[in-house]
Amino acid sequence: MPKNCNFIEKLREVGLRPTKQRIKMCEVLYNREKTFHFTINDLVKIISEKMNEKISLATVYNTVHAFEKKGYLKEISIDSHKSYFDTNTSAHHHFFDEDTHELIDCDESDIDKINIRKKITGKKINSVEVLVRVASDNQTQK
Amino acid sequence: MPKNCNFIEKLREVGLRPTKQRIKMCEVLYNREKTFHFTINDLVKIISEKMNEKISLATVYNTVHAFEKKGYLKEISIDSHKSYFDTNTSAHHHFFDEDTHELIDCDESDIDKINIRKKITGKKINSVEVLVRVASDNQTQK
DNA sequence: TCAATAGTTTAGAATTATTATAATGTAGAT
DNA sequence: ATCTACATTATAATAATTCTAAACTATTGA
Repeated sequence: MPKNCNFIEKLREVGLRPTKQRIKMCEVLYNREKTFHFTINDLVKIISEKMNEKISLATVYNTVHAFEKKGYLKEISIDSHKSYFDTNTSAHHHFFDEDTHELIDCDESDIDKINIRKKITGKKINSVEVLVRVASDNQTQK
Repeated sequence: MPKNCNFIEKLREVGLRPTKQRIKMCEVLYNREKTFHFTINDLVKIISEKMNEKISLATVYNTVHAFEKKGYLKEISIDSHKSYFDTNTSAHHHFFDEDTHELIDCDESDIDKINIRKKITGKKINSVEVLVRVASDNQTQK
């Protein structure tokens, strides 16, 4: 979803009623310079602490899943204990910082095109994603 | 861990006491032709149904994590709702069948070497892993 | 051989993330 | 303004995992 767009119209377009909770969540998620990576817990904290809004936990879950279904959010699997979501819904790769638990998008140019030689009969490839895990290299330095 | 190896010695080597629960779990996990991908739930079912053994759920969790810590199992993140483990602990890529929820190892030769151009200052790359999601392509066929 | 002890197993309680429920509220159409 | 279908909410339920503390057992060394 583009930054500063008319969220009310955008929501209506895909058949989601523009409630005040959904509009507020759009602002939190999409009025940003960079793409945003978050867990539900992060989001709930931002809404309640930074925005000083009260949106029920169930609504946050419902809305995140509704946005995901409509293609406005993408789920990223990194850690089996938490669900990460990404406002960048295009096919792209990630760096995951194991120290800070932060996700970083890769640009198209950061990783060469992946060539998959293996074919599985009767199956088509839905996505190819690379996860690069990084951590501080202090240990190896003097 | 090699197939049909002396699990008792192997466990002692890394400082894990060879209890009957751990030896039984070694047999289930490592006495196989191919590498084994499983969730804790899968494993508990195999132990109780196929092996007709009773190992406490807490012990299965403890032991899987002990084996992981000692480098005999590797956790794979695919689905944020479940933890998958892999008896192949080397760096390698996976196919994930979204219909059957089955994981398939990629051979070295299945995917070209991945070239990462991006550098993150102060961080070293710990791993680079590719996940190829596949699903039935019935939809696109006549 | 046998007791001491440190590590292990266990059932069940606790915790955490997520989803379901059912009552109340609200957007959009008439 | 009223109706109706969809949304929101607090709370209960569920599922995966971890914690707890008591009972058990492999190892050590007398």
